This record gives sequence, structure tokens and C-alpha cells, in this order.
Amino acid sequence: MNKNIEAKAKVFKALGHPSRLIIVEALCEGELCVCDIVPLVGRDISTVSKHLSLLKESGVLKHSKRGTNVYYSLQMDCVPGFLDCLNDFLGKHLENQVKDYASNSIKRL
Amino acid sequence: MNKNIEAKAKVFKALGHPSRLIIVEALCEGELCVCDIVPLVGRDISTVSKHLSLLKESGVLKHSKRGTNVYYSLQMDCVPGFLDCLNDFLGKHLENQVKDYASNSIKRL
DNA sequence: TTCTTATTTTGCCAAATAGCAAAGCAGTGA
DNA sequence: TCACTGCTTTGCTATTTGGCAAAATAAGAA
Repeated sequence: MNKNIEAKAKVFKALGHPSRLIIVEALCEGELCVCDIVPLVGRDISTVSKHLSLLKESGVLKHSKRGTNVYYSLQMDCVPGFLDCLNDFLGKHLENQVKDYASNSIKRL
Repeated sequence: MNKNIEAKAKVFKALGHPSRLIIVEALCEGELCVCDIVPLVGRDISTVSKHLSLLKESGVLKHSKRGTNVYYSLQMDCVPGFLDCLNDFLGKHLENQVKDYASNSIKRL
């Protein structure tokens, strides 16, 4: 259970980059080939390819070749639910930060 | 929804380090003071303190001072469920890797 | 086979991160 | 007040990461 820590950290690390999150969120809707992912990310294809292999390596994604194209899709089924929960949480939380900021501004008057 | 990407990536990045995951898993059981967390992580207290502030900054943890102690606890309620799911997934997945390895070994004979 | 298209790998640099040690800063008690 | 304990911040180095460009690889088309 404790050597698993490394594998779990690897998953979080893989998800912990804006470009890779964009990829994962897109793949929540279904599989895409590299050629479709590149414009979503807006980085060099070599960079995107490295992001994809990192996500695959960690277990978040899987891939399959068809013709000359490589299609990536979500392998880790826990991810979309957590992303939803995270969206809710951050939604509320950012609201609160705004509220805190506002009330502090009022106090400062 | 898309500028949120940065905030979400920040959460994953915060969770994407073995020491910080150890902390978070411990705090799933309930709040702890820094003095209790340090021996769990096995790093210098200054290092642990930085990990804790990163986790707080990202919204995963919150903290409260009582006397000379600082107590950290989980703020992001989505986390424990995702960790459970991750444990299951990696459990099965590591099994499969072992199976794949075994069947490849057989093929090689 | 040769050309082309799609993707990965390698090489390199700049920026970010993790670690410890030392200095700084509360609170608490004498 | 002064000293002590618990924690955070700062300063520094070593390592890791993310980016692009160029080279390498793979699969289909001509």
C-alpha cells in the first residue's frame, strides 16, 4: 500500500500541468488522434507528444494505432468524476475568495 | 471555465509529490499538527512546512493555529474518494502489468 | 522503392522545484 | 523582560521539467 504512493503521485503529477489537463478534459468526451489534440493545446507537436506519453505512462490514458494515426483515450475512469467535483469546489472556493477580498476591502475603508 | 484550468492543475500539482501525498492521506483520517506530520514524512521541518503551504495554497488543506501549534486538515472533500478510486485502479492495473509481463515471458520461451 | 504524412525521440537551454541549513517570528511560560 | 518551542521564510544548490528544433521511425501512397 505504501509503495503505491509513488504510482499515485505519478498520476497526480501527470494531471498537474495545464496542457495535460486540457488534453484529459478533451478526452473525457471521447478519443482523439494526436493531430486533433495538438491544436487544442497550442504547443509544438513534439511537446504535445511528450505530454501524451507521460499521461499514458502514468495510466491516465491509453492509445491505439490505426493507420498512420495514434488515438488517445481515457483509461482511468476515476478522473472525470473528480474533475467535476474539483470544478464545483473551485467554483465555490473562488467565490469565497472574492467575497473575502470584498469584505476585507470594506474593512479597509 | 477555462481559466479554471490553472487552478485545477495547481491542485493536481500539489498532490503530485510523494511527501505531499503522504501528508494528505494522513489527514484523511483527521487533522494533525505540523509536529505530528514531520515524522510521517521523514524530511526536514522546513521542507515539510513548504509542502504544507503549497497544499494550503492550492485549496487542498486548511489550517488553524491553537497555542503554539498549527493544525492542518483536509479542505477539499473530493480528495479521499478519488484516492480510493485510484487505489483500486492501480491495484488492478499493476496486477495486469504483472500478468502482461508473465505472458510475455511465456511467449519468449 | 521512394515520397509523404503522422508521430516519437533526442538534444539542448531556461525555468521551476525539492531539499537542507540558517535566520526570523509568533506564542507561552518563567 | 528573556528564553524556549513550534513553525515559516529565506538563501542556496542540485535535480527535474517544459519548450522548441531537428533527427528518427512508422505506415500508407505513388
